[in-house]
Amino acid sequence: MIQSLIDHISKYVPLQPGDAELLQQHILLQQVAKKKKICRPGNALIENYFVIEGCLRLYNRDDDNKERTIQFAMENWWMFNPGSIDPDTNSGFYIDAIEDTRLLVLTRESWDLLGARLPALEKYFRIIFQRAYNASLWRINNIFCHSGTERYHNFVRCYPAFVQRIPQYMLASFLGLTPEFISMIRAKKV
Amino acid sequence: MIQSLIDHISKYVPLQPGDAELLQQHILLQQVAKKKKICRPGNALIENYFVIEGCLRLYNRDDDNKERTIQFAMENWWMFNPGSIDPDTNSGFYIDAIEDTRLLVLTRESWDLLGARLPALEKYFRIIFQRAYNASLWRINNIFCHSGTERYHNFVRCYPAFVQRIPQYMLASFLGLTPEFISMIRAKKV
DNA sequence: CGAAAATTTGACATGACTCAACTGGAGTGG
DNA sequence: CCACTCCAGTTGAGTCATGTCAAATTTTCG
Repeated sequence: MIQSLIDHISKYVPLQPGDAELLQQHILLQQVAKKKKICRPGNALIENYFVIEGCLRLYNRDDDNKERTIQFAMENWWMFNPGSIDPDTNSGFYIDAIEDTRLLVLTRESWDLLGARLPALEKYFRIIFQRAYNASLWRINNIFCHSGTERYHNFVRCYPAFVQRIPQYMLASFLGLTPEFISMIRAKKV
Repeated sequence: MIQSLIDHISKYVPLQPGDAELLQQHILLQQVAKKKKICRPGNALIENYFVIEGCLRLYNRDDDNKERTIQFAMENWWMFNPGSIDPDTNSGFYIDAIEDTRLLVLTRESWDLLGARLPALEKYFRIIFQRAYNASLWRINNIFCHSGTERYHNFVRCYPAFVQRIPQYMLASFLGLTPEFISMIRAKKV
């Protein structure tokens, strides 16, 4: 239901009557099965996703071809694909579904169109990106100020519900650790 | 000169005649001497800074009271203060000048006022924050995919000019390393 | 010129990784 | 519905990248 998104937007900016319909016309509901990828590096098309139900993850692969999870998105979170650093290379990220997921798709074209017709939406996304940026600065701070063991315990304390839903090995790479090491932490040997 | 900012904005969104004057009325030019702090944790007032000339850094202190540099801003970069996670605590960041710096100050009030009168500005900041957020995701990716030695060499390769301007110990904490270790890398012992 | 700050050097310590083997559970096909 | 496979998680031994601490040296700046 697009209503979750309308509610989310309304928390940050006022919407006019008719805006909801406009949004509805340009945003697609999509169903993604667990483990299915919805985009991969080099994808020319940049889309953004709003999770209605389920869970997405953003990741890529290091030199050793191991997956590195960069971000999760659960219900009522946006997942933005940062795309490539260098448009010429095939650099970029994968996004896949950790669970069966229902999401809203905002394509680049719809984005441009909606932004032009609905100035409040620019403000909404300005706020969303500002918060996301702030959060990522805090996250970087957290990475450098705390040991792996501390980061794991903090995560468990702050997001106990997530820990249930996310496989250990994904959480490990999200925290910059190995699955083996998390295993050790949980066994209280650290 | 506010002209640098006007030029920067114009790269992303079209400005109307008169907009420049409006901006000028609500944005302050400020001079900050090297090593002077312009804000610190718990500062109620949130301002944002556009660097005309010089260099700013955003940092805070870890449990051991050591400085951890989170971000730099050079000419034509915005420095945004992420503020506190929890408004009740005194958590938050310091910003100071690495060099004598001339900057433009955009206060919270001016921001609100300008955003309302100048919709193009919301779009401009949406784009700026989006890019900043994307960059920070790449940075997190970089932290986890590469060793400290690699991160140092990459930084030197990508931003040789910055390395001249930034003291080693600040670069060290920006890269999540100790000054001693960078010293060792430079001595080619690693 | 002198004091304080930044950088370097080296000895030593350790958090987290690697690799390999083992265990358990979930999905799948016959 | 069982047996098999495969993937996730665990355990342990050994290793290494990077940190810590302390002292020496160089640079900065009043």
